[in-house]
Amino acid sequence: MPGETKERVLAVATKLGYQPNKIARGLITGRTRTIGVIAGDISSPFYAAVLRGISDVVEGHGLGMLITNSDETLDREVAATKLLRENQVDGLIVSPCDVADSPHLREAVKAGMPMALIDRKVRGLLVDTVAVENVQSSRDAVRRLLMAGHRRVGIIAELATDETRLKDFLAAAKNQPPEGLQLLSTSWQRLAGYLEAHRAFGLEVDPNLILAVNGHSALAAQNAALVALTKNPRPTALFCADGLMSVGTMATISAKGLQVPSDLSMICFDDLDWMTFVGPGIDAIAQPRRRLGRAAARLLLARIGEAQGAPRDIRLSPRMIERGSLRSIR
Amino acid sequence: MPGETKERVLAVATKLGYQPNKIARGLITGRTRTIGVIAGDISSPFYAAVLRGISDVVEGHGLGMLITNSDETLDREVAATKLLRENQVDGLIVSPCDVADSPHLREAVKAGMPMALIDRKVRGLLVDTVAVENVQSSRDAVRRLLMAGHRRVGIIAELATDETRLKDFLAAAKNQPPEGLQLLSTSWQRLAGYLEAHRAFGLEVDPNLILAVNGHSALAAQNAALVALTKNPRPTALFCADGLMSVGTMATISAKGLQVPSDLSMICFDDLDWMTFVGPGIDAIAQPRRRLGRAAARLLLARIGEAQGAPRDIRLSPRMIERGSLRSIR
DNA sequence: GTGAAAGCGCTAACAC
DNA sequence: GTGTTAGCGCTTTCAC
Repeated sequence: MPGETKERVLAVATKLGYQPNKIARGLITGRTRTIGVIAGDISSPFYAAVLRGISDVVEGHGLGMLITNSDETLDREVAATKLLRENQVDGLIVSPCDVADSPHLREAVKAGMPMALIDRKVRGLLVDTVAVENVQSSRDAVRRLLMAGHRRVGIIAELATDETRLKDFLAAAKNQPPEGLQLLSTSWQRLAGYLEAHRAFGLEVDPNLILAVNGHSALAAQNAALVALTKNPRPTALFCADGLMSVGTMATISAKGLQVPSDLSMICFDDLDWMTFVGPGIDAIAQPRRRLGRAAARLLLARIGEAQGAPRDIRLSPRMIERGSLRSIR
Repeated sequence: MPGETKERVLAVATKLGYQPNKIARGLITGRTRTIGVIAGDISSPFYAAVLRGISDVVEGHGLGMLITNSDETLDREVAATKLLRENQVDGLIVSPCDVADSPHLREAVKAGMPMALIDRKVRGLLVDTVAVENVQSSRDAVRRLLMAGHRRVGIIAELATDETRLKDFLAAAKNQPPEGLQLLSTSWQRLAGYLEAHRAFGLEVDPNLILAVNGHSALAAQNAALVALTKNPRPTALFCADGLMSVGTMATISAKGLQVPSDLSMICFDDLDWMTFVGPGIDAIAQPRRRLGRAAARLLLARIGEAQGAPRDIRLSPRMIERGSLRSIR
């Protein structure tokens, strides 16, 4: 009567609504199928989007995600590291609050904890690090506008510093991507993406359509947008290099009685992680922050060795009934 | 030689960077000191803020937080419930995707899982539920403006439906809070808060300053704000009933060449969970979403019985050395 | 295939 | 106090 026992066990299991205990499994396998994340502040648009990216791939693999906030303070980051290690997470994604040498992280790595860093490197920590792909994401965004047929695309970007620098930059970028992009501030990187998209289409860039806002405020952006929209011929689309630029630009668009997307298209590289798009023929969004999170998670899982895949079902035994362990919640 | 053994154990423990294994502890105590959260989408401003509130109190108690996204779909909510139960979380905070009878949640509760619901009740589930305190939060916000000395405070709110309803509502709210507020849509609840604040100060409300936008769009709000700002005398402060209203209002303010807070004060009940404040003498923010998360977490922890407090330190024994179990990561 | 036994790192209960 | 023991629910190994 071999099959009979099996059925009896199965019957009891389903009747009791049995759910396997991953905690117990983790004790013996040494893997919890849970990763830990130390974010600065979940409620900030940046981290919210990054976390979503992480959770996309983590949940996709059937793993869990333990999240903590550091509020960008070292104390809380140390406490979070401790909490997560005690919880035996299989890996750690950290958005470090400081680039200085961090003993708590170094020690975790030394102890064999797989780790990926977000947005910042930490001195002396040789682990995978991901940061926003400003150039590529901007290039993708502007490419969408060009593919939709736009030929006069304005860019509203901070681009602090003097006129000459902009001229030099445009000259340097005329035929190939300028060097040392990683060292530039974000708005310059995003301008580089804008230029690259045009180059890929074999299009000349009209310098008049490159609006250096010179100041990181919505009001300054508003003025820049006003200048852009009075050019002749008027740009048919705008690319805003960040969320604040976009707010100011929208104000101008409204004030002029224009409507997006009927009168002009607009794409914004924004902190909410929507390439707030807009315009006919433009159907996708880039989500650079979310992609950043996904990249970090993928790197981490690769290092953890997710190749092993999902664990197999647990093997039920008659003794589990005798010992009354077929229950999920105690 | 009793003390000697203890020291030897302690020495080995610190040398190896020993960290207790909460997973093993959880196996025997039956409590993991981790709660599970099922959010709709972490990256939305609403959930991001709510989650931060939850994490505030959860981390404050030294617990962990396992987060999942349901994307407001039943399938994913069911899967998330399963994942979290398998991980033996001590409690569940769910933002249910559907008010319809949900067997997976009902079953979890039946199995003894402590649960708190966010923003929506589920039919047949008798568990604590928290929702945004629209009336109270708006009242607080407007009170701040009144306390700062403002006597002409405009409100920009959707308030869909006809003129008569607004008149009736104002009449009904003249001397006491109108009844059945819970059944009203959010913008009406926020108007009620606005009125309550005025009542508490013994101030008459000028109906001219109540702008019913009639349409949930930034453009409609922009027009309403234009009307508000041309009233004579001009309002010295504005209360925007939601984030979109605020975007439209800001556009008008910019277009008129006004500046916040030098020319007028403004508070916005916004989705980013900042009562975006603004103006001299106004120094605090209300954070209704974050407070919602905190409330949910506190209710849940009370139900879990966090009164028991943090567990004591683990007791180290010589056998742990013999068996080589004094290590944190394997 | 099916059953039994050992043991993951800890706690609780009981010895001394 | 300090030391030992059993056992939480599972996986692994080995026996049948």
